[in-house]
Amino acid sequence: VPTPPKTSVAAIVAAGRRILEAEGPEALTLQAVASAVGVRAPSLYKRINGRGDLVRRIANDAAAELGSVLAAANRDDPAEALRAMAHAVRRFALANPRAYALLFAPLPEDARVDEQLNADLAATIVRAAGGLAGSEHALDAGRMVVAWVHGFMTMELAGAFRLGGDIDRAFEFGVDRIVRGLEP
Amino acid sequence: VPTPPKTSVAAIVAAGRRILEAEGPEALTLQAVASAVGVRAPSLYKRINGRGDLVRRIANDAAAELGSVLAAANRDDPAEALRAMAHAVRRFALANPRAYALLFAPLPEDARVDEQLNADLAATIVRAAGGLAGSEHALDAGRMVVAWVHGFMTMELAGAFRLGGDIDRAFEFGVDRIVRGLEP
DNA sequence: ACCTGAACACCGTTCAAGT
DNA sequence: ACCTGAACACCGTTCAAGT
Repeated sequence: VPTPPKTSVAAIVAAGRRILEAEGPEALTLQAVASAVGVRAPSLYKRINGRGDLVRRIANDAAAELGSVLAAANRDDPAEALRAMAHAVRRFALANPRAYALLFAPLPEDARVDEQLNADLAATIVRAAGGLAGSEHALDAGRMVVAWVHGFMTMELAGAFRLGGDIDRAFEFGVDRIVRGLEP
Repeated sequence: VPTPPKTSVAAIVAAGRRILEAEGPEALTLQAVASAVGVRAPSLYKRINGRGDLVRRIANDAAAELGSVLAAANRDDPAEALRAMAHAVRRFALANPRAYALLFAPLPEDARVDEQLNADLAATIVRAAGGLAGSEHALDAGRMVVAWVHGFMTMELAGAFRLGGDIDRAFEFGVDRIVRGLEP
């Protein structure tokens, strides 16, 4: 006797992301997710391939969201585009710290962010960076910007800036000097 | 009847770090560590306060090592010092990827790197950065350098640079442009 | 003083049985 | 076709009992 589904992949991923953000990665258990969507843990295996697969899907979900945030921050002027995108990443990371931490995490293969999503995300930045530094340096320049923003956010989210000072201003300083360093 | 110890904190931490580096964080179980030092898992609790405490001690061990590596890379000329330290961090991270990933990880409180170790590590870099950018910008400049190096290494270790190109040259480019951006 | 086996709670995962 | 309880392997952790 066929039965109608009680839940869906989308509901599972949304519940997982909510739990991850609210209670941290240790609390992201299949039992917690199952209970949030109204089934028992074994039933989740009808839609996802275990915990690793769930984590990957959550990371993809966040990457897609960050992708549209970045696209919206794009500008005609390359320096303005880089500034706006840096701030957009920071805002996203502060609003979604646990999901953000998943984006470039050294996760097992089956938990990795989708290749295509990653490439799309990178392309927007590389184009702006190339506009500023010259197209022959587009890739290197894009990597420099992304590495700095990501490193800054990783450290800010981890509470690793422990020598006092104004973090907002440190970020502004960084944006200024990255742009300056990239100019030809 | 008193009995002589079969192991020590140092042996436990060393074994843990070896297992972490060789087999990854999931393989870093108390049973594996216990077996490596020749006791049973419950005996570890005589010397360490559980898994979280072990992870913290491994992170501290790596932080202390990175600290002396950085101190050895110091130079009189600030720009040369920053270049040498950036390369020293990269060499350390490539040689100790899993331990490096622990250094600024958003870990639970009890797994955090020792405050003092972190401060020592930061001070050397902040001094060199101040020498280059001017002492009024020392902290901001130090944070910019550390954020970039750490972000770059996080991404390199995670395999997040997936658009081809020469990673060594991307790192050199970054060092050059960071130094340029910091000059007054 | 240190070490151990046994036990407990809690995971992820599999699977036969139910509807 | 989907869901479930029961079971399994494997964790971290506690503790009474041994030497």
